[in-house]
Amino acid sequence: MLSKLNPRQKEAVKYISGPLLVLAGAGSGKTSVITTKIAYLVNTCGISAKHIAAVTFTNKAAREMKERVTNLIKGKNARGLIVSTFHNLGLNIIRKERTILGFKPGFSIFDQQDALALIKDLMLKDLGDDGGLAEQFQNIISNLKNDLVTPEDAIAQAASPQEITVAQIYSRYQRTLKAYNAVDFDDLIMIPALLFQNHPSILEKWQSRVRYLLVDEYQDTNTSQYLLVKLLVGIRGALTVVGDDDQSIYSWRGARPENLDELSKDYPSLKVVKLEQNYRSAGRILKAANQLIANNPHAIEKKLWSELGYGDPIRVIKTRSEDAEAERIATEILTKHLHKKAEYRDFAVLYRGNHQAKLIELKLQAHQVPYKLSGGTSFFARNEIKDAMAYLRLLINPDDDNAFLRIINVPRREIGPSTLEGLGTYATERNVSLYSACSEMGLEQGLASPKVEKLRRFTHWLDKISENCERNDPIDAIKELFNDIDYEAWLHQHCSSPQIAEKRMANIWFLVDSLKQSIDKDEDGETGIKEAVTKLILRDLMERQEEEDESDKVQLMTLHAAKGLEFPHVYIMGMEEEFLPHRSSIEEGNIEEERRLAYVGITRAKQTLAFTLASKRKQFGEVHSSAPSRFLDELPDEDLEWEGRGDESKEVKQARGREALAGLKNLLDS
DNA sequence: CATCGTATAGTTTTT
DNA sequence: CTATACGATG
Repeated sequence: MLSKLNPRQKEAVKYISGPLLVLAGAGSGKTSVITTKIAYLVNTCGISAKHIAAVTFTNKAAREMKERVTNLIKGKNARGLIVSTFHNLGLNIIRKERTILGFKPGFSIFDQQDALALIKDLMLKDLGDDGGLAEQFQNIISNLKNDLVTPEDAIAQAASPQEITVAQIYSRYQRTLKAYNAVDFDDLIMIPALLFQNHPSILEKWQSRVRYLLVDEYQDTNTSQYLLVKLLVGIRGALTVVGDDDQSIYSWRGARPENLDELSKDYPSLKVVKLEQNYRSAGRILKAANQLIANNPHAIEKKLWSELGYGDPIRVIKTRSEDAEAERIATEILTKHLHKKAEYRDFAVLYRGNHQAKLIELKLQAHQVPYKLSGGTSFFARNEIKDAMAYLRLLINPDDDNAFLRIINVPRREIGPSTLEGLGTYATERNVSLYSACSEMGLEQGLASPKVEKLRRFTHWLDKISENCERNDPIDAIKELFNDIDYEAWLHQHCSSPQIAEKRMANIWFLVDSLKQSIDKDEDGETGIKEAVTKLILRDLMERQEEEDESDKVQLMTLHAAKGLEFPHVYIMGMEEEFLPHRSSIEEGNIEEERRLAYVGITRAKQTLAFTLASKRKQFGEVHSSAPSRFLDELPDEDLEWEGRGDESKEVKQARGREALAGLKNLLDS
């Protein structure tokens, strides 16, 4: 089990007598350390798997880790092992402690969009605000939650009129969520953390459940996650955290890389192990990465090295326009592929902002190069999926007014604004949800009876579906739901072409199928429809994506999205001032995080690395000339091979080479 | 209620 | 420039 590890990694695995910080550079095998350590704890130390928890940030990381651990531990011995995201762990804590927290079964989880809609609504009602500031408010509220500031605290702390307004909206927002029997993403961490802080007996219970804790990507933890970890670990210090301060690229989201340094204050006996051997990249790439990141201040110095040879020069390609830049990358990938040098999947094109993907996408299409675009509009942002999710959420939680309002008239049930207004007044007066108001109302006068009749018909129908869910096969019941409302017909009415409508309907059935798989898997023996729907909201499915990963496609993604991945050949586009250090970061003076972003990009490359930049760029319709990124100056000059900056002879030669390749391509095409 | 037109903004986003 | 969102109009 330990034989595949290097001495430092072994040390990190075997040290279990106290808190441990593993400073793991990019590509240094940190996942191996975590997975092997879990196996070591179970197989060698005889600690029961059910007392071990490993926490990550993404579902993908959690899935991968779980798979690798179960391969190391004999199946049965892995029972009860917790490998999950922070949010999932929080969700499970809230579920188990639901009663004391005052939530009803089947509570909903609001994603950002739900939350934003709610905040907008509250601002409109309370302030008469047009909601233009809603995003900012949402951001502030999120930050408050990440810092464990309750609404009461916020009101007490508020100094300026602006802060008072935010605090009031925060307070209203939190109360409304409770009334909807719902929580948002930030609550999934904050609520358990506050619960543990205020209820020692509950904390003790969880401490005896989780006797050893491992945390991945610790540099990305925010204050509430930090406190959750600290409370859960308690004075025992049975903790291993793995992180890399140089890969902290989410500080704008509340991540505090300082949590790495502060660990030694919380645990004076903290042991630190550095992993500096890199198993991913050629030496030259690491040299460049090291030299770049050396420009950032460091509490603990770290220098990556590898035994993989020095590798090809790092190319810097300067083109005259953004169009030429994208064209250049596309043709180069194409020709390399035609020369059988590499599969398409071996290439990644990384960029700072999502909008940069458009041009390269276009060029790849023109050359018929298959590509996969990560990020962008997600599956869950699609309207049909949001409708479907609203139905599912309402099904498991009738108090979810947000979901109710989304679908009450989709498809049309002739329930318009005036009916809803009446219903809303009734519900607010009696402090009940819109859904229960539907069935309650009508016993008395209030609204004209045909309107009430429509509302009651709706609730009776959904009640029936809900009953079928409990008694019979829930999947059948859900299929019945979508057939009953004839969503397909509604789609056909609202889509420009029948093909699009069919595709959207297929998305719905894909969603239902994911639910089915989630229930069928039944790992914990208690995955019911409620849990399955919640999993969907937390985006924990994506079987289809795995299939897509198998296919041979060029990978297009932001630098942020590339963290944790690796590719033989990497292109980083837009290496220009105001772009890679991004303009707003320059203004805010946050160059260090931009440098880390560049560092993350560089360290994704295994064999070759190329930067591209354009000397002129069209921005919002107007042409601007742009300067090369300052980060290029921070790289070792002797390892860079410039193109488009003097050095004519070399370039002419290369241009000729490209022409020859284009000729070859024509030959192969015909 | 739907569609068309104009106004407006335009980093990153694991859950 | 282009995508999106909201408002006015039929």
